[in-house]
Amino acid sequence: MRRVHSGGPALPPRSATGGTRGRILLAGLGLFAEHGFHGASIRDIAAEAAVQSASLYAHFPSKEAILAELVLAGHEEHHTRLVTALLKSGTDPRDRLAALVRAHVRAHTDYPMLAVVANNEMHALSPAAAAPAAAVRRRSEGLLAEVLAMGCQHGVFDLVHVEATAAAIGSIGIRVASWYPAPEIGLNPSQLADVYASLALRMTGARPP
Amino acid sequence: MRRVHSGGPALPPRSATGGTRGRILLAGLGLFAEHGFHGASIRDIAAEAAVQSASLYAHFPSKEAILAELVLAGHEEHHTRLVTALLKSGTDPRDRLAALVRAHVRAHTDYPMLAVVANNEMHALSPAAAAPAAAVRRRSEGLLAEVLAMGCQHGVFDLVHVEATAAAIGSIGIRVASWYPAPEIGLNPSQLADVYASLALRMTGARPP
DNA sequence: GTCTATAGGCCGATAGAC
DNA sequence: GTCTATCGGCCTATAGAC
Repeated sequence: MRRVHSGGPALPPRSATGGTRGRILLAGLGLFAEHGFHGASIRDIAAEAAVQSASLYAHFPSKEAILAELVLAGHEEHHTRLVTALLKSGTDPRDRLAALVRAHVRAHTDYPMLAVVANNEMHALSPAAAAPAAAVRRRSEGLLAEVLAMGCQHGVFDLVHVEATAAAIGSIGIRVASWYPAPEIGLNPSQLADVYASLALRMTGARPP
Repeated sequence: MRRVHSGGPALPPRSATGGTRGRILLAGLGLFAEHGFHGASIRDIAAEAAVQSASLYAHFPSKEAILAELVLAGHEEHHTRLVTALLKSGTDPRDRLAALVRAHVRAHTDYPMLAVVANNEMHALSPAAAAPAAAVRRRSEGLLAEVLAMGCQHGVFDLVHVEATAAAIGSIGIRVASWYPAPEIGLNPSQLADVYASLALRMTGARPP
């Protein structure tokens, strides 16, 4: 039962550092995504990165530090995409919500392994190691909450329940990393993002523009 | 970063066998939910069940067998609830979808640890050990697909995209196990199930009854 | 920065007494 | 069915040469 249906491990340009350090991060990403933090050993990562296990410690102080960097990178890439999408969108809450959901979905289709590690393996970090990513996550959740609040305030959204709707919209995107691409879905990432943006708008009871 | 926000580990009556074997299952459930399969050791489980680690092997042939039983129990409890909900509902696809989503959500609010283990730790099983649960999962997915197809056929649903909508409806429920109950959500399990049923109906573009 | 070698400990699982 | 004791192996991390 594979956890991610995509090809190989990939890091966004901002985090793809290259060199041995980059190979270690990519190896950790692939192995943590597939087997989980505790299911992948230092020796596994070293073998995948084509170095000896002792050499890892010239680049990271511990196995946990490799995971912490991946988890933070995943949260930051996601958050940056959300912010960029909002900056490019207009003032209509419907447009802003659609832009947010599209960016949310695309982060998960474009870097599914990073998303799986960031979401499913964060629990393996100590509270201190998880704190930076947790802070980014709270800011991302705040972006969605703000758009929903604005839409209610302006009377263009008719929410059944604010927090539950926010949780639902977040959930549909997060799960994308675990199932996309499905065999017969017949949607490329951009099309899936559009479909999910439509579903999110329907969930908000958005008035027709 | 806790993976489940609820209280202690709990098994549904059909799986709560009692005795030492039952204590081992409950201990495994709590520890696998919190730390993952590879993050919980045989000795951890034994200590939690108040036996010596060697005694586990009088009840299960391996650590993997403990996980396999939990994963199957989670899938079966979930599937049984879906089937029961459909049996109790009428023929209107809107009623059937609402019943299905309510049951889906309640399975995740009532046994969040079991749901987290079944969804997030199944990947640690060998294909052979995961097969029974995977078969149950496919049948559950089929129930949702059938209700959506029926709704389209009768013209009461107007789906943006069938498979993507099914994935989205499944996703909102699955994630519930990981965040519910949130601090300020202000919804009991039954109320959350109702809200999510409304959101699912909105996603389908259901005609008003 | 990469290597060989290894420390010190925990892992899953088994043997055999009771 | 539960225990004590232990096997053989893999774990993370470090020491020290180059």
